[in-house]
Amino acid sequence: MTILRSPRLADGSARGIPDATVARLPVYLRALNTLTEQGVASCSSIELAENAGVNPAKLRKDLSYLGSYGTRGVGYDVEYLRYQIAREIGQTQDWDVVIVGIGNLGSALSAYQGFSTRGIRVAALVDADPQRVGTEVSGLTVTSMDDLAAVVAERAISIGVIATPGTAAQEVADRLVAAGVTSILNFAPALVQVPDGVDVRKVDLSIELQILAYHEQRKAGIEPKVSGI
Amino acid sequence: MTILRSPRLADGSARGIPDATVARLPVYLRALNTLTEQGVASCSSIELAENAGVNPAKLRKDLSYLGSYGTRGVGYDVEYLRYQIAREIGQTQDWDVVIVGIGNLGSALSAYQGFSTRGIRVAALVDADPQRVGTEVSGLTVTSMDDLAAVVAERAISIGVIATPGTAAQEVADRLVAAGVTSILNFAPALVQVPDGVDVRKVDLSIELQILAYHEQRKAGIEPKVSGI
DNA sequence: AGCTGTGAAGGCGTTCACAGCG
DNA sequence: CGCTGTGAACGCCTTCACAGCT
Repeated sequence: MTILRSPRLADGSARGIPDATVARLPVYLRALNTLTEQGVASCSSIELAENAGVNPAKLRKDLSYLGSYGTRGVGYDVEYLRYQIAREIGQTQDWDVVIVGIGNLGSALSAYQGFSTRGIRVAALVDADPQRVGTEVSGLTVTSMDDLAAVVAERAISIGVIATPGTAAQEVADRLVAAGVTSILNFAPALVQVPDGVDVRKVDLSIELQILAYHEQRKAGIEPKVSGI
Repeated sequence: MTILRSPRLADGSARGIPDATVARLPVYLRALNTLTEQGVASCSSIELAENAGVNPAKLRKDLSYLGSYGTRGVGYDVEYLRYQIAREIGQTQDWDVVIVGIGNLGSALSAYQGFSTRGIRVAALVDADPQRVGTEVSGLTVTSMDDLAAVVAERAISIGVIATPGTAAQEVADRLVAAGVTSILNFAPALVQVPDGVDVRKVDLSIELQILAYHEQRKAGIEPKVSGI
């Protein structure tokens, strides 16, 4: 969302990867890790695509935005490709994130096992409720909202996660941005407005289920044939 | 994902709404609820689009797939439009869902406040761990994996949520499908294979943060100007 | 011979701009 | 006159099909 365009610059360097491709690179990374665990050292685009759940042509096109890391007639070296993708998406370093709103969801996120192996480190937990401040969650002490800016500055955090109720989301987003955060993952069921230069991604748990419910309704409604005539 | 194509049939009935539109209908519903709370009875596509965070033209095109529920020169009746969208996405009834995997994330989901007002009812909690079976979480007693089929049948559940570790995801998906579930929301960091006719949506917490990290890296790399001469 | 990397084609989704109606 | 509803243009993404290496 936002961000420049231009897949492939004149000088040939692969800057400006399409959004759709960026969203799949972590999937490929996971598939490569799976192959490594299985002791596979080399694979074709077909094998890798199967593991990632995508079309092989799409996989090759995606990888072509990064460069030519395969060998024609052979395939891809699993470890080499894994490193190249990891480098491209910035996973050679760990990214510190701050979670704001340590209710059920915030607590679950702070304990989520999947982050550490994906270059994400939950570095700070923040909550507005004085009752929660000072308590320990997943080995971290919950900090007050008043100390948000200090925490963000101290640990040079650039990514914030909003796990508050919807009503607090905009206020939290404003304070995150004021503190210097430039990327936000928003779990709150509310739209947040941010200045240019700040990225927001939204995960809405209800909406995902509502979309499934729509398809369920359609499946159920095929025999009745209500429409027509 | 999957599902037929064909926005607008020959007989004029608005069957076959594009996926992209379906994904936004719940957003519009939420925006309409917000307007109702503010005492707004009627609104233009511009106002509603602002509340939903989309382009007004896109909003009107989306709504046009449902029918003509606005008044030219005036706008939309908030309550009327709300009802029409709710009916279209099947939110006039409540949908029972079963959550499998009652760890931190599953527990958080079972307690999530946002579901009930969006036509989603968490009807059953299932876990494979004998230690967890029988315990009470968010007012529900955790059921054994062995009783999954019985629970699904008894409550006529068609939507399942996977909140297990990645290693268990495929096994859980298989058993959900065998039990009669035809829509799955998968939070596990793993690809699950399902037969035709079953819908799967995937929410990957790590991947969302990895995408943000990629953009952060790019922002950070703008001054250094590594590429180009 | 085999598989990658990629131009070209096709399909969706978004946005524009205005006809049509209240 | 104003705002909806929508054909048409545009652009992004996907998929095909094959040229190009190994």
